[in-house]
Amino acid sequence: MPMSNQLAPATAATFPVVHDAIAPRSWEPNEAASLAIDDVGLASTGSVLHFTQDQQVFGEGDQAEFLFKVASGVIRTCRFHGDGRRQIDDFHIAGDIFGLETSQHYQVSAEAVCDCMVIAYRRRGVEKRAPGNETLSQQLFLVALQSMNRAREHALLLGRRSAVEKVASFLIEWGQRAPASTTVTLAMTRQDIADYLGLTIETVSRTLSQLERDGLITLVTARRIEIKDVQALRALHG
Amino acid sequence: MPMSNQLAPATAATFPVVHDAIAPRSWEPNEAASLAIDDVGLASTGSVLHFTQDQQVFGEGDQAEFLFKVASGVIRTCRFHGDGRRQIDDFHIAGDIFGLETSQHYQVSAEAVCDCMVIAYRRRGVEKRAPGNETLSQQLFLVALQSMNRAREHALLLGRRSAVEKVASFLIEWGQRAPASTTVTLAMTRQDIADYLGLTIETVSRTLSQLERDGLITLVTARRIEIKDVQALRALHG
DNA sequence: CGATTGCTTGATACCTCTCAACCCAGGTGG
DNA sequence: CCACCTGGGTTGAGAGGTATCAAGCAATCG
Repeated sequence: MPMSNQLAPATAATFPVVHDAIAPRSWEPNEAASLAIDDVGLASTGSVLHFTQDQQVFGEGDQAEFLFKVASGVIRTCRFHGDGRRQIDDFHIAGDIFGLETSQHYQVSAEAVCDCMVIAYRRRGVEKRAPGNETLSQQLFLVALQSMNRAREHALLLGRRSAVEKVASFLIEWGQRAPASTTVTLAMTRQDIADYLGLTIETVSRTLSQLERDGLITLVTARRIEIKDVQALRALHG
Repeated sequence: MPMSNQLAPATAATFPVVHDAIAPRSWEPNEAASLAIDDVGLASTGSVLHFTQDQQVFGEGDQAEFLFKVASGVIRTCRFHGDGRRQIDDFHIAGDIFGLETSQHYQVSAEAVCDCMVIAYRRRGVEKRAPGNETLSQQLFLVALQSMNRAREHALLLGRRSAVEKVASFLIEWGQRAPASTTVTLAMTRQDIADYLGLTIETVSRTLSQLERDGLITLVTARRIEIKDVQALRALHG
């Protein structure tokens, strides 16, 4: 567990506080801030950690000692199947909380999609302070509800039949998260996208090419996609 | 909205209270009770409603005025797409809470899979009483987390590639919910199952037949399935 | 009984997976 | 500077699985 390496020298509450200054709600370092959930309840006790690309934050089955918030970068939560296949549960960007669990153990693994800063909060500490702290309780409740919503939307997305619908939905969704212009910049590889959508890497690639041929998007580079026809894309998503 | 019809004459807090006596945690009327979440915080203010098969409890987009708990029967939450396709988000059995939302509007519709009794709680009332009521707050928090878990598991299930895996997973999961013997009794139609798994009705039927030919299950009737080889089924479930 | 509804089964088309080759950009080292 | 290597991405051909269309069966109900 790479995490313990980093937490050992840096115990909770020793790191500088991270209030709203922490990060823009985007994985790109230069976006404007708009935190969905403010930091009043949590931020005063977190320790800041750094993870490099593909480094694991925690593994499925580990003791769920911490709660995390993304400060910058993108974290993916996922699960691995016996045959080596991977299923990505969600992508988390700055401001998102992950690692919230009912059980004592994490039900998914968490890994850095790119270089990341995350803030770790001791779960015990949070749980101890939650009763009586209305702000914190409400905040956690909201986080849980939002996680529920996201998981639900993901399930409904995966239920869609065709690859085009899935890929279009993904572009729309990811485009909304980083509220840039019409140009979407992907933080993740095709493999990540495929594992998120329940497709293969080749199908994702082919579908993107197809969307480009149809004039809905332009593949500026592999990771930069310009959306030419939002309407049509939304129609597919619809 | 059929609900308002029923709530109009029966305003909140007029109905008899429903404590733990309400229902066994199973959609079958004769199962043993084992509520995952106790009722202390909620039950004192709910009104009991009845819904017949396929009747709508609420629709996507409706004002989310109420919070519901299943007393008996099975409720499905789902969403409809433009082309008429339906995607089922979840099945809710006795003891389950549904209709919890971040937004002011329901994000999915809710319908009765079979004849159902549900308890409706005014959302405003709950929200008013939650601060300061530790039991109720924690309860709601737990419900949100459990909903998140279920949605996540559903997403991971839908990410699985093959129809066999999906159907096997569904059988295992549903079998666990009604903790009967090795015989699983389905409350829902093949269409419901198909819309939950992102498959067609024919594929579900064929897959079940295949599982029977392979000796993993026996189709006693269309709705009663005996599990002959749990191990093998779990292996498919992955 | 005929009609309806839910379910099963069959034949075929289509879409996605699989396997494979190839391309391209970036990094390394001679 | 260029050859080489590597990892990520694209593209092609064929196989396989699921959707689609269609027919038939069983149970239920007026």
